[in-house]
Amino acid sequence: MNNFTKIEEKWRNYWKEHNTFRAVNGSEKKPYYILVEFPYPSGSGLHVGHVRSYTAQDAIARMKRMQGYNVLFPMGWDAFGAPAEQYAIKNHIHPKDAVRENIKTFKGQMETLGFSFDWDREFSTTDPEYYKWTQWQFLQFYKHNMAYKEKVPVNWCPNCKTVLSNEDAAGGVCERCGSSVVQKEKSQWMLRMSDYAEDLLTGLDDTNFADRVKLGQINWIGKSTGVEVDIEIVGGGKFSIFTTCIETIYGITFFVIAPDGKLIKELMPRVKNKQEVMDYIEETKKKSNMDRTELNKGKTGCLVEGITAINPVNKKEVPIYLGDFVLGDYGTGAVMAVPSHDQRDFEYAQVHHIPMIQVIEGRSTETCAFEKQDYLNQGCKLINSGEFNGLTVEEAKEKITEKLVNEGIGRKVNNYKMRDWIFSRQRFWGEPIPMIDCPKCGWVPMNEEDLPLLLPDVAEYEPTENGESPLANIADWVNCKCPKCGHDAKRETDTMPNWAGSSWYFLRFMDPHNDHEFVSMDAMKYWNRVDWYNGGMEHTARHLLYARFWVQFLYNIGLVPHKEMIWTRVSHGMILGSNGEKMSKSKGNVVNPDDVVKEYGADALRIYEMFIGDYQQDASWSTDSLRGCKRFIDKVIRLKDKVVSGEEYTPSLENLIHKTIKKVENDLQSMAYNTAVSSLMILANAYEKQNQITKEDYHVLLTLLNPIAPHFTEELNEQLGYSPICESPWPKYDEAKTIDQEKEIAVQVNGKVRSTINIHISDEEEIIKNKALNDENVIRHINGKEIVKVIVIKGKIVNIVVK
RNA sequence: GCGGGUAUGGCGAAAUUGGCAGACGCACUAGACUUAGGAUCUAGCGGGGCAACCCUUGCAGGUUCAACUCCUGUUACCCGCACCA
Repeated sequence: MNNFTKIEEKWRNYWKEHNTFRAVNGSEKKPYYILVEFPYPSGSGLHVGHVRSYTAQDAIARMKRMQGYNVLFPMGWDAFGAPAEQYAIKNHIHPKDAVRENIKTFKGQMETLGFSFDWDREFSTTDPEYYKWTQWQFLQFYKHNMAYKEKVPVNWCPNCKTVLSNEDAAGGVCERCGSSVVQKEKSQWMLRMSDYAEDLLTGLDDTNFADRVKLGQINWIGKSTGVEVDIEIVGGGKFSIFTTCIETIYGITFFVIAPDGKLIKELMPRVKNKQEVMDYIEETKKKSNMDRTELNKGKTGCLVEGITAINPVNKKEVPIYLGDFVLGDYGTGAVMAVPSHDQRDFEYAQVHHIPMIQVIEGRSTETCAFEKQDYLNQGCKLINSGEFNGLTVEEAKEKITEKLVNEGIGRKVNNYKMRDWIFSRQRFWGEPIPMIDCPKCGWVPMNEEDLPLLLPDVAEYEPTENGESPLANIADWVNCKCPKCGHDAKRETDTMPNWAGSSWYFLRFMDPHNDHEFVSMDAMKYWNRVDWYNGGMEHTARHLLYARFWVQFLYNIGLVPHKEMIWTRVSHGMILGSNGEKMSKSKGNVVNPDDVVKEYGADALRIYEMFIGDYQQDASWSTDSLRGCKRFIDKVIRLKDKVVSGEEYTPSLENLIHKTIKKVENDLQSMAYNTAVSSLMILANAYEKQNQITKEDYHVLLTLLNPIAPHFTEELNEQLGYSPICESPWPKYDEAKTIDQEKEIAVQVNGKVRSTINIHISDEEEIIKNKALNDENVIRHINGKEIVKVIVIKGKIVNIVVK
């Protein structure tokens, strides 16, 4: 056994025995809540990428504790999901057993790495004591009319036999198995997330998320502002279109409606070319099965014969087309087409030989379509637009909208790309949705006191052929009584998506053992909110949006104290393999943290991952660099031989020590972990040059390094006779002592460095100037030239401008 | 197509936010101590030049006494969204 292995174990035991990292609800100390995304405990164990973010947050947690905060730094398990289910099906065991094993592995690895989690608050989303409350919250959504069941075309993976969210089916490919996704109509539980689009947007102002995180949220919500206009159909009836470019309305030469929308179904009896239209609708359904990118090339569609509509501004009769570039579930499912000023409309018009009318001055039809955005800025004027001719685009936007609104056929509206959340999964290993289908009463929610609705304890189940959840085959479980009328009824067999449990786990950590509330209001008021949430870039869009939606809903029904419960969100870069590619078994570039700990120790791995580079940037693994960090540890250990008694800093080191305290403190707070480590290396190098250092010199180095490398620093600190660092205060720096009394600054002539001079902090500008002008090298460069200007930036630089 | 990010020695990266570019570490070279070195120590380490100096932060301009940093344009790579009206 390595020496460091024993030492690391010793201190882990110490922390455990002394409950060093226990967070106390209601403590007098100031609360500080640091959160890392709880992992999905996969079979392959902890990834070195986990180690990066956990160490980063651990370092902050440890420093904050020393600074006197009551730190909540919890850990748990997001353990529902497909891999555990697949594994269980294959091995004929219950997924909870597979999960239990994996959690054990993960927890063991985390403990070995010395993360200061408060394990008393640990839970898994799969614990009935936890998912009881996930189910309870679903019932609140239902009771507030935020959950509904609807037949929707959904992404269907024929291989996994399950419905996928848009997010999981990105690019028309199943995220899990990679087979191509097809469209299928299915009755699904939905959450009315689109009602919250605006709130999710404005709520960002109450957060301190990193800009790129905010942008991710904004893009996902996808707001666009425009006008909805009612369009009369010749011979009766009407429909609406949505446009963000109302100023081009005089340029309409056709309308396009979605083949998958409701409108075409309504119009069907009046359609003359029924067969052609039906064929196109069918074709569209099949199309979404195929690779999308291939389809994006041509603008397909067909004329809807026998039906025309009226352009509301000039009363022109205009044909209606079907086109799959119009989506049934966005906007109104119908668009006005202005081929002269919109690229898609232009392409469609070309394919179907439809005329174009130019309504914005100064552009040929073709170019304008591709330069839609710039005409706004260039003050282009309208033409061919009746009473609006001569107005700028901006003016026309306003006036035309006003006219339509006044006539009662136009409305200013916002549209959002974000849709309602499809909340059903046809899977076994998820939270059962606590709803009962009664032949008399319809859908009836379970009584809250009957929760949790447990998953059945069976190890044998298969997905059904028709895509129902495996639960549908378990008659004992499905058949029940209606809670309202007592009639025989059936349970909902769909389960919740993975995102459900992770949408509120950070609240539960505030009060994890509460068995009569999901979290007490007192606990939430004490902890206030998550001060600092760290996770992967891949979760900054979806997971964060779901979690914020969930919290906003809870806020609106009075169950949480703030509309936003997460203050700062940061995302770390990935750890890539040494070849610069994502680590994967197939590429053979996976680094197992256990191996590294065994050979170099947890402290070396932790220092290395903090030193590896910009925290928010991806970084490639390098074992050579890791060795360098191990060497740094050895160097710090050797420094102990230089220690002599003394409760003061060595005077010649004092300045550097104060600077280093300031630097490490600021760097940890701003995620500049790499420079925190390097400043400690600089300090250690300075110590090494001394013949001797005081106990206090050494003590402060160990303390500053402790948040990143907690084990060996505690050991050396103990050998020195100090009480444990984890129970000691964070060192204080004296601002005055961080300032250099003497400094070497550069002297430039015409912007080029020609020499350096030594100045004292008290030197006045005149003195510095004279020192510079009298410098030998400087004289050589200014000799015989006229001095135009001398710029003295105190403490930084002198620049002499000569002609 | 839209949005975001990145670009600095052989490599990972720093740069007090406009003030000596390359801190710190890795790799490498030479030397010391060694039976030995994946240990330690000393020195060197962007390019050119004997030197004085010159060139150098993807590329091209601009602002400034001074630009890795600000502005304009441009290229390459990475990531997200993608027919969103």
